[in-house]
Amino acid sequence: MTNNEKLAQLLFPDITKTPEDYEKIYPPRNLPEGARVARFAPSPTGYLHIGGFFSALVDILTAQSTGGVSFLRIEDTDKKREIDDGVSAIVSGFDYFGVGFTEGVTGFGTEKGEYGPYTQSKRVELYQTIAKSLVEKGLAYPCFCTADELTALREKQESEGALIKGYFGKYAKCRDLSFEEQEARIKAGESYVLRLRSQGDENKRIAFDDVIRGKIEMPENTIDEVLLKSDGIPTYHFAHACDDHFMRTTHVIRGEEWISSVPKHIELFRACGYKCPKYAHTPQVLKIDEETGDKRKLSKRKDPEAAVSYFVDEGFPKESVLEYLLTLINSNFEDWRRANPREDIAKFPFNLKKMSSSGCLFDLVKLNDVSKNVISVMSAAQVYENVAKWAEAADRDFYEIFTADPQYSTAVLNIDRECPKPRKDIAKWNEVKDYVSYLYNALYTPDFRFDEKLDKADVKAILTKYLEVYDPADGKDEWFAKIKDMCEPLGFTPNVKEYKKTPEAFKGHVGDVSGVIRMAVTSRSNTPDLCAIMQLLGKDEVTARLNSAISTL
RNA sequence: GGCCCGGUGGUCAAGCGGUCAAGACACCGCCCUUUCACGGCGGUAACACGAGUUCGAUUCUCGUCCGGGUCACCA
Repeated sequence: MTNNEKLAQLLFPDITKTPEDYEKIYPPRNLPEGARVARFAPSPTGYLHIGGFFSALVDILTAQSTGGVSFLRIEDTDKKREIDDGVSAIVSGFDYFGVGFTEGVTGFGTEKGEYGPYTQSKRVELYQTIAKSLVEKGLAYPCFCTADELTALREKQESEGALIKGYFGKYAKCRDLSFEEQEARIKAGESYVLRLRSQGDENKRIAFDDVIRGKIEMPENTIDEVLLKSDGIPTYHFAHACDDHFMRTTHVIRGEEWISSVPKHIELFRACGYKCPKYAHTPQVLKIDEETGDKRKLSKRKDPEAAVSYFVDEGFPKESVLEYLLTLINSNFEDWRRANPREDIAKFPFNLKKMSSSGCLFDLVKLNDVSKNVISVMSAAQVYENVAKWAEAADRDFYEIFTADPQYSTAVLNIDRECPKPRKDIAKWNEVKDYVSYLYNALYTPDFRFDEKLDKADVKAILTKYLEVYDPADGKDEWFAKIKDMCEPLGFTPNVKEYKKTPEAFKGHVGDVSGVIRMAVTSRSNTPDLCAIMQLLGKDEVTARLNSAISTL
C-alpha cells in the first residue's frame, strides 16, 4: 500500500464505493445525435434573480431546441448563506412563468429524473468517493492551515506585490507534508480541508472554446483549490466537476463571472479523468444606476426589479417577460416574432451563437411595449382571467368589485379589443384598476374638469341638449350622428377640418362637444370608445351622471 | 495591481474588408381621427480613441481609454 493509498484510507475510512461504481449508476445518456444537456444550478440563498432566470431560459431553450435535457440542480453547499425557503422561491418562480426543466428538483424535497439526487447536499458520498480516488492518485492532500494563517498569507502576498495570489507552489506549506505528519495531525483531530495538488504551470496557457464568445486563452491554473471544506462538503468547483460529469451535462451555461475560473475547472475535470463539457458564458443583465449614471449589475439588494417576483407583483403577464427576455437572448427573436405573431415561443429556432456577448441593460420601457402588444392580442376572457388572478393576490378590494359581475367586467375589457386594431393601453395588470375605474360605481368619484376654453354656459347647453336626444338603444353610428346634429345649433361645427380652417367662426368642433359628454360621463378627457362605454354604463347611470355634471355648472 | 470579458444612436441590436451603417423601443413632426390609443408616413441620433495591414476598414492586428468580472473553507 502506498502512502497515498494509506492517506486516502485514513481520510475516508467509510467510503467503500469507487468512481467506477458511480459510472455504472450514472451511465452516459442515451440521446439522439446533437442533443444537448444543460443545467441551471442556483444556490438557495435568496429569491430568484432575473439574471438567473435569464440564464435558466437559455438552458431550457438549448435543451428544447436540440431534443435534449435541461435540469435544475440545487447547489446547497454553503449552509451559512442558505435561506429557509430558498428552493421554493426558485421553483415557484419557474412555475409562475410556466417554464420547466425536463428533470431535476421540482419542489422542496421532490425531484424527477434518473441522475439524482439533484441536491448537492445529498450527494456527499459521491464527492468523497471521487476525492478519495484523487488522494490515492496523489492529486489531492489535506491542508491544516487555519483561517488566520491563510489571511496572513494573503497579506504577505499583497505586500510583496505578488502577481498570483493564493495557495500554491511554495506558499502551499501543507502540500508536501510527510505521511507521518499528516497521519499524526489527523489522528490528533486537527481540522483540515482537502486541496487539489495542482499540476498546472503558470508559464503555460490553456485555451478553450466558449460557445458564445469563441476562443478564450488564459494561464493555466496553479492554485491548490479547496475541494472539500473542513466539514467534508465540496466547494462549487469540485461539485461542478463531479456533478456535471455524472449528470452527463454537455453544455455548462452560466454567467460570465465564471469565465476566470474555467482553467481551474478544466484542471479538475482532467484530474478526475473526465471529458470537459462545453462552456457558454452568458452576458450579465445590467441597469443604469440612478445615482452615478453608470451601468452596473442588477443588484438583489438595491433593485426591486432584479427579483422575478417583482414582475409577478406588478402584474406583468408571464408571456411578456418571456418575450422580452427572448429579445435580449437572441437578436433575431423580434424578426421571428413579427413573422410568426401567434406562434408558441417553443417553436422559436433558438441558437446559442446568436447571443450577444456584451452585457445588456434591462429596459423596463421596452418591456412595457412588448407587454402591451402581448396583452392587446389576448381575448377579453383571457384578460379577465389574468386580471382576476392577479387582483386576488395583490388587490383584494378591487378583486371583489371586478369579479362581482364577470360578464360585465369581460365586456368592459372587450372595448376595442378582439378586433383588427386592438387598443394597446395595458402593459400590466396593476394598471387595469385605474383604466376601468369609471366603469364601476364603487371606484368612481366624479371630478368634472371641462375644457377651460369652453364657456360654462356652452358646456351646460351641450349637456342639457344631449340629455334630450340621448337614447341608450343607439348604435355607434346613430350615437355619433346625434352628437354631430347638436353641433350647429349650439355654435359648434361637426366638421373638424372646417374648424381648423376658420377656428374663429366657431365655439369649437364636434370633438369638443363629445369631449364635454365624455367628461360628464367618465370624468376623463380621454377614454376608449365613448359609445361603448355608455352602453355598458346603461341608461340610468348615464342620465344620472349627466344630471350630476349639469348641477355643478 | 495580475488575469480575463466587453465597447455600433438614449436603450436592445443587425453587420463578418467595399452598405447612403438595417430594424425595434424611446423621442419629435405629419397624416388618419369625436378624445386617447391603434395604424400609416417622415425625422433627430451611432461604429470610444490612435496607429498599423490593405486599393479600401465598423469589420483584421497592436496600443490607449472606458465599463465589467475575477483573484474565499461564496456560489
